[in-house]
Formats: sequence, C-alpha cells, structure tokens
Amino acid sequence: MSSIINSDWTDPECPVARTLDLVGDRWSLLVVRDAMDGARSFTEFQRRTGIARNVLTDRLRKLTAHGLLAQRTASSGRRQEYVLTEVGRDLFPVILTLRQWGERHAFAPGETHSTLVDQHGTPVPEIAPASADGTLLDTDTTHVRKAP
Amino acid sequence: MSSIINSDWTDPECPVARTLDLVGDRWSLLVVRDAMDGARSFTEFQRRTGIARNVLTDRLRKLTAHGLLAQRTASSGRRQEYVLTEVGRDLFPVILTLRQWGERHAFAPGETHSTLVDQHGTPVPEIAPASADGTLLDTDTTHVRKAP
DNA sequence: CATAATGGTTTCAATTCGCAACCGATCGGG
DNA sequence: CCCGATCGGTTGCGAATTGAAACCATTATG
Repeated sequence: MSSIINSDWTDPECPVARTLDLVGDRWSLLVVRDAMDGARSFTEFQRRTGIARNVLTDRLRKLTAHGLLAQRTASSGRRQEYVLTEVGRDLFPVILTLRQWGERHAFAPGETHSTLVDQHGTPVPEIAPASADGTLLDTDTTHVRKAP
Repeated sequence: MSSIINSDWTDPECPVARTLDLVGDRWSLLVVRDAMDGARSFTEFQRRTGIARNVLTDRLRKLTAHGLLAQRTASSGRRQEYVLTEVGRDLFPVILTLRQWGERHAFAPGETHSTLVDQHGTPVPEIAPASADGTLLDTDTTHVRKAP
C-alpha cells in the first residue's frame, strides 16, 4: 500500500512535525485511542473506528514498524493481537489534550460526550501547561528556540 | 476544493474524534504551530510548512470556517492576515504534548531539535497528567466513560 | 515605469482512500 | 467430523485528495 519506513521528515528539526509525520493522519490517533481503551484485535479496531480494512492494515503495520504498537501472540490461543508499547502508551497526554480541546470547543453547550475518568470514576482534570515556577504558559508566553 | 462545513462526525460522541475531524489531517496542526510561532500571511505559512499552495488555501479556509483562525486586515496597510482566535490558541496544550512526545521518541539520542522555552528562556517542563488528588494518570489508570 | 512579491486559482498527474468482493485459516456447535 | 461463522487480512477499482507547476490580478518597490 505505502512505504512503511519514513525517514525523510517534513521538518526534521521540529518535534511537532516529526510526531505528526508518525501519527498525524486521519486514523492513527484513533487507533491509538482505541488501543488505550482496550482494543487489541484487527476486527475490534475496525469495528470501533470504522476505518477501511485495507487502510487499517496499513496503519497497524506503520504503527508497529514505528514502535508504537507491538504484535504478540494472545495469551490464550494462536490469534495475534496488537498492544501499545511504552512508546505508544506515552501518547496518553496527546490523546488527553485532544480530548479536552474537543470537550471545550467541539460540542454545543449541553451536548453530551464521553468523558475520561480515573479509577475512582472522577473526571480527569484539565491540563494546564505551567513553567517550572508554576506560572501558566500559553502561546503568548512561550516561543520556539531553534536547535543550536 | 472540498466542503468547508463538516457536520457529520466520524464518531460524534468522542471528543478526541471530533477534534481530529477538525485538525487531524496532515497539515492543519502544522499551520497552527506556525501561527503560534508568529506566522500570519499566506506566503509565510507556505514558506514555513512547505505545503502545496492550493491545499494551504483550503486549510486556511477550513480553520477559519471552524473558528480557529480569523482573517483580519493587517494593522498597517491593506493586506489581510490570519491570526489565531482564542479557540485556536487553546490548542497550545495539544501542540505542546505533540512536541514533547516527539522530543522523547522521534529523535535519536544526541540529535538536536528545536525547544519550547518561556519568557526567561527556560525550557517548558513536561506535561504529566494527574488526578485531582495529585496521583499521576496514564492509560492504565483511566478509562472512557460513555456519554449517558 | 518596470519588476517583484503577495495571495491566490487552475490544471493535471499521482497518491491515497473507501468500498466491496474474495480468501485461507481457525473456531465452535451439532 | 462437518458446516457455518469469524478472523485477519488481500485484491481490484472508482472516487476523492494531494502535490507540483503554471498562470493571474493586485499591490508594493526601486
């Protein structure tokens, strides 16, 4: 379908661009979202995302090739399953901030949506980026320093 | 080029999916990244991202239509410019977590990359999602609760 | 006035995507 | 053990999206 290895980056020195080169397409992050919420099998990913099967094949392979997913034999039986690696699980803050932005801006007031809760059923608080001294940070108070 | 209004969501009740419906393509988040770092003009976005001009036209229009960018007349002169709205600026945590994941996992050890710093030039600390009581949260300690 | 830059639009070829059909291997029930 | 269902894909094809380049009207600029 398409090449699995991607070693020419859109913008090699920008970490944002590199991340998007790896997971910044229409479906990869939804696959990761579902993996975080318990999906392991091809069919389960397909059912949850609604992605076309050939495209899912491609995405699972790419995510695996890039080390975000691992394919291992299911505990019982011979079936294979896809599980998040530590690298893949580390996308948690990305999925969480996407979720929180969506909750704030992509729903009409009063419209219901799913929520992320912790083990006690308590909703996860909103992420608020802050500097080391605790002051809140945003676009106006930060800037990119180019690599040396 | 393509329809500007998007009112049939991939997965209507999931905020992650809704956000990705709005900005989850190859280029939109890079446009937002550059807008956060000072780009305002068509040419400047084109130069920084390297995106094809017709696609850039489409993305700027979509981001504007969805309220992440606003098109206003530049302070001096007659030229137009694109600026982030409050909604667009609120993607800051998303861009930041994408950046931090990239820094951790998309660079070889010792490879240099740009860095996000605050007003004092101090690097922005890593985001660590935590529950209200302060315990760190990750994929294993949270789950999605479906809308009621 | 000539030239260049800006902010696009148009055209066209190449990729990518979505859909449906197909397929071999396995599972599960009778 | 046989039949049907399920799993995990692959294949083929038409449609949609993208990328590259050329073109163009409207300002700036020397």
